[in-house]
Amino acid sequence: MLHILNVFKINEAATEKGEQTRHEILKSALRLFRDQGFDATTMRDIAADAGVALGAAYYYFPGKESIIQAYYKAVQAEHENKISEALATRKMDLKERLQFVMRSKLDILENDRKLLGVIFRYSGEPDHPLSCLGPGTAESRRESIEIFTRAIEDEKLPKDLRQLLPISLWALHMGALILFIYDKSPQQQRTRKLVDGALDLTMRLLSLAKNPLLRPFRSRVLELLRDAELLPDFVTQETS
Amino acid sequence: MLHILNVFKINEAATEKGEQTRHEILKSALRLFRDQGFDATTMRDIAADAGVALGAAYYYFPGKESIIQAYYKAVQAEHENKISEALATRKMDLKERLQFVMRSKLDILENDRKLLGVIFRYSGEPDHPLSCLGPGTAESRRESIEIFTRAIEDEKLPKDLRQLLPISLWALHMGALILFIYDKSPQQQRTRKLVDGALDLTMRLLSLAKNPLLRPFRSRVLELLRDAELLPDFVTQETS
DNA sequence: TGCCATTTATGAACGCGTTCAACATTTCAC
DNA sequence: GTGAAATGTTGAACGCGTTCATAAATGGCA
Repeated sequence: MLHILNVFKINEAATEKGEQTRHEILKSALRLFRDQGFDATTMRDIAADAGVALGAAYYYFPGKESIIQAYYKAVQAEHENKISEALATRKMDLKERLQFVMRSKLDILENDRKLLGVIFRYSGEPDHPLSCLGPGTAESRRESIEIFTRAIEDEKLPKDLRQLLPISLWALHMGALILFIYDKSPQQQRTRKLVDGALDLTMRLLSLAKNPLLRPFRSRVLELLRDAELLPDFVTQETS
Repeated sequence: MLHILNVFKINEAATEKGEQTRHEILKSALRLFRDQGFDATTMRDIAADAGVALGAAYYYFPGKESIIQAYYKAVQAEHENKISEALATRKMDLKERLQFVMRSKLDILENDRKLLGVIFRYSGEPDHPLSCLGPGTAESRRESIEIFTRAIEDEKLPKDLRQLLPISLWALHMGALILFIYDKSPQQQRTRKLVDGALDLTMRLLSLAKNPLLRPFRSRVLELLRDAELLPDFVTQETS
C-alpha cells in the first residue's frame, strides 16, 4: 500500500536525511492508522514507532491531521499518474475515460476507507485549514477537478457544458467517496454500481442536453450555479 | 436566540433541579460557543460560566460535541413547530410549502452558521455516534426527512416519486446547509437564491417527469438509488 | 581544520477533553 | 422521621495533541 508514497516525492524537508525521517514518520503513522484507527493512534505511538522523539513528528508535520492530508496528496498524485498513463496508452471514449477516473480512484482508496473519512472532518468549517471545501485546500481541489477537465477536453461540447461538467463530475466523485466510506457491501459493489450508473445517466443526459425540451433547464441550471458561485472559477479561488 | 431551547423541553434529567442545571450548562455553552467559537471554548469555561463543577457538565452531556447535538435537536424541534403551525394556518401549494420548509430552516440557523459546522465533523466516519450520516443519528435524520414527507403528502404523486422526493429534498437541504455555512454574501443571499432556484427546477422537473422522453431516466434514477440503498428505508435503518 | 548558520531532533511542560471515585443532596417507601 | 436508593455534584487525575526552549548534527566556507 505504501508504494504510492514514492510516486511523487512528498517532501518538504531540506536534506536527504530529513526526507528519510519524514518518510519514516509518515510510514509509521499510516501503518498505525490502518491498524488501530486514526483516533486511537497517538502522536507518541507514531514517534516511537518511527524511532524518533515526539517533537520530530511535529517538526515534519504541523499536526496529526496533516499526516492524513499528506497521505491524500499522495493518493491524488497516484491517481493523476494512473490517468496520465491510461490516457496516453489506450484509446478510450468519453464514458470509458470517466469510468477509468472514477474506478481508479476507488481502487486506490479501497483499503483505506477509514483513513479517508478524516479528510471530511472539517468540511463544515470554512476557516479550518483542512476544510475539504475551504480555501485552505483550494489547490488540491483544483487539481482534483482538473483531472475531470482533462478527461473531457477532447470531447466536442458547448462551452457552458465544458464549464459545468468537471465540477459536476468532481461533486459526483466526492459523493461517491462518502458513499464508499459507508459502503459495507462486499468490495463496495454498491458504490461501484452507483458510479457506473451515474456515469451512464450522465452520458445519456449529455446527448439529450441539446433537445429543445431540456434547453431551458440547462441554461437555468447553469444560471443557478453561477449565481451561487459554485462554478470552478469561484470554488477554487477564495474571494473573501 | 435561546428561546428555541424552550420550544420542546430538551431534557434527560430526572428531577426539576437537574433540568435547571442542564439548562444552565446548555445556555452557557451556547453563549460561549457563539462568542468565542466551539474549539476555543473549553468545558471548564462552560462549567465555570454555568456555576458548576467540571464534572457536572459531563453528568448532563456525554461530551463537548453532544452539546452541539442538543442544540441541533432544539433547532429541529423549532423547525417542526414552525412548519406544523404554518401548515395548519395557511393554505399553501406544494412549492410554497417546500419554500417554507427550506427558508424557515435557514432563518432559524442564520446566526449560528459556525455552530452548525460542527454537526458535520464526523460525516466521514460511519461508526462515530455523531456521524451526521451514520446510524447514531438515524432517528434525528428520519425526523428531518419526515418533514419533507409531510410537506408533499397531500400532493397527487406516483408512488415512486413519493418515495424519491423526500430524500432528495432532504439531500438538497443538507447541501444548502453546507453552502449556507460557507456563504459570505450578505444575509446569505447566495444560498437563499440557490434554494429558491433549485425548488423552482424541482417543480418543473416534477411536471415534466411524466413526459415519455424522460420516463426511462426516471425509472433508471430510481433503480440506481434503490440499488445503492440510498432510499429512505435504507438510509434510516442500519442493517449492519 | 575550525567556525558558524541551517537543519534536525529532543522531551519537558501546558492546556484541554474526559473519567471516575468519592461526596452531597433529594426522593420516597415504610 | 429514618434509612436507603436515586440523583446530582465535585475536583483530582489521566492521556493526548501541541508548543517550545534547548541541544545536537550537518553542511558549507575560510
